Amino acid sequence: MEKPPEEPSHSQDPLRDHHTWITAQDILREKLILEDSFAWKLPTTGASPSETDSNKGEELRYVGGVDISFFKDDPSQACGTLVVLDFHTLQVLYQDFSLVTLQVPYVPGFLAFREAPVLLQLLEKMKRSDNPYYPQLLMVDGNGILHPRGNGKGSFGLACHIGVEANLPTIGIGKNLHHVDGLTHSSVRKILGDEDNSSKDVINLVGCSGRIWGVAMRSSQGSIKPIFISIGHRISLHTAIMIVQMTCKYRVPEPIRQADIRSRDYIRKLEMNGKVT
DNA sequence: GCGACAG
DNA sequence: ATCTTGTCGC
Repeated sequence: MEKPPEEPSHSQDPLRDHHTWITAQDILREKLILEDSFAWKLPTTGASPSETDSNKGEELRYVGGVDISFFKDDPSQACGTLVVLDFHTLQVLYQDFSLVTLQVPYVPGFLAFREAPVLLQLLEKMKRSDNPYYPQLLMVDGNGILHPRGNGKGSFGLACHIGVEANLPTIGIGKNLHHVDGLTHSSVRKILGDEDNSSKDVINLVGCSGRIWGVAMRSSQGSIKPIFISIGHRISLHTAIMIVQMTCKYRVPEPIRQADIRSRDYIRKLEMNGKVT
């Protein structure tokens, strides 16, 4: 019997892909939760020597971070990376890598269809093996609801996508601004420089429509350039901000930074052995 | 209509 | 994302 060639998750027709992707985002978005929805709690911040702290739910301890790096010569060859850090010590407890050939191109607004599969696979592998370090929260290199879609309708970035599919609380961390709802580099620079905000390190990203898409954060003292934080899934913006602040040794929060560094190293080592380019 | 546009 | 050296400073 003759089988037609396996249907790739992408067609040869960019227009067809685009439509498929929009539909997929619309369906997934119905499951999106925009508020705190998790069993753990943040460590008690107060100096209260209360002894009733330990009798309720567990605290946040395992924070994951994901990122993808590419081979310099072939942009379709990539390494997906998942790390898990101890929330208190910020030490890496777990790391895993997966080399893949990406068949889907990068299209602004549809990053998830290129990067999410590898990252979800890494999470799935960890969960299947009942790894005790399976993250209670995941930070994603990319945006959450800070994401363009028509006239304020949608908003479903990579962090939302992964959060819903993995059913995990996620936070989106952008190192560059994705233009949305009138927010541009210049407009944000203007807001940041505003006299009222010049002393603050967390600024709401309010679009033309009045909607708050996330925040721009000057996460470390030595950096003028902010990071852009938006909620992914099952977390509130307020909680997301606190967690990011608590995990920032440098501009980029440690879970993302470690995933980024180790992902690059992994590829670098491969390029050293393999070929003499 | 043209340009802008996470990684 | 990636191509890239030195350099100014704690």
